[in-house]
Amino acid sequence: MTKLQTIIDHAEQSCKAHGSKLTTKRKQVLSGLLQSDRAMSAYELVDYFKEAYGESPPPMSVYRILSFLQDEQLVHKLNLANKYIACTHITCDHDHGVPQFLICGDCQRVEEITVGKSTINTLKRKVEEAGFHLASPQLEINCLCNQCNDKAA
Amino acid sequence: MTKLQTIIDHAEQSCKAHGSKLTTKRKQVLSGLLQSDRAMSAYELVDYFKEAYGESPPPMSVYRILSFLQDEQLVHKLNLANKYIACTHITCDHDHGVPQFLICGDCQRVEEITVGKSTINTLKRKVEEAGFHLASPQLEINCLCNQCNDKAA
DNA sequence: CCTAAAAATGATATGATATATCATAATGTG
DNA sequence: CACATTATGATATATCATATCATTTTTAGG
Repeated sequence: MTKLQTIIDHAEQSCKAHGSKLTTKRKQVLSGLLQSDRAMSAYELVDYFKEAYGESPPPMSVYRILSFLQDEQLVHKLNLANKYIACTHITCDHDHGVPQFLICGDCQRVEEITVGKSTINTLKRKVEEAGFHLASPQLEINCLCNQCNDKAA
Repeated sequence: MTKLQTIIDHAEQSCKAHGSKLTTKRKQVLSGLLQSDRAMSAYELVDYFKEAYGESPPPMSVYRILSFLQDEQLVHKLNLANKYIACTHITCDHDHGVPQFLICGDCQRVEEITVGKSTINTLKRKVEEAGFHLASPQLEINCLCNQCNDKAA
């Protein structure tokens, strides 16, 4: 069984545990994101569908499926890029801290880093003091990757 | 002279120092953002124009002006909300650390907090290690304000 | 001053992202 | 099987943004 299949199976079990179903279409969208090395827009996923399965679902369906996958915490939306990625924690089981996303503002490449809990807690405390709640400790950080940075110089 | 006028004058001097001009239209857009208590979209600024001055510039003009104001560091785009705010540092001269934006994902209200340099430096170091450069230490943090949080509960 | 270049703005078209709404198909349950 | 629920399709439209060319305004040089 491929690694991809293992992840999909795992995701399916997770859905079942929540009383929801990972349908074929939903698996296909999740697969697309898992196989991609970068974040994808909803419309890129429509194109992926056409290439991979020879059918073009209406964008609305893809948005609905993405929304479902986000509810199931299988997919994360990168608001800075208006793109979507498979949640990394579904690819490995051990706890590895809270991921932060570095998004290159130029080429849109996404990297993940993990920063210490103390840093996140400091941030969180400040946020609470201001009368807000962190929606997610997964920060999206607007960056330039070294490659694009060098090109700009 | 009103506080608003003082800020506009200050901004105008700042532009002059860079060899650029804060034209009437640009002043009007900046005023709109300064007078607003929340972030505004480009199209909201078009509406503001109609209300305040009885004319509707094409959205393209507003985008161009926003782009100019961003280059002059007078305006900041909140990518999380696809909206624009006047840079706070133009309203006061003293150094007050690096601002972070808390954006309520529900009502879109924006608050600013300042976190310590050490926290930011930790983050920055992690980012460099991953081969990226922080485009701006002004994080946009996806939150819920207490009001919306209570409503959801 | 007048004119040519440069800068700013207007006008139009279109692309990209996203949601609302109603219709149809698939699935589960008594 | 019949009905309710869930999932997906189809269509229209809202929202955010940029490309491109035309026109107006400003600025310098003669």
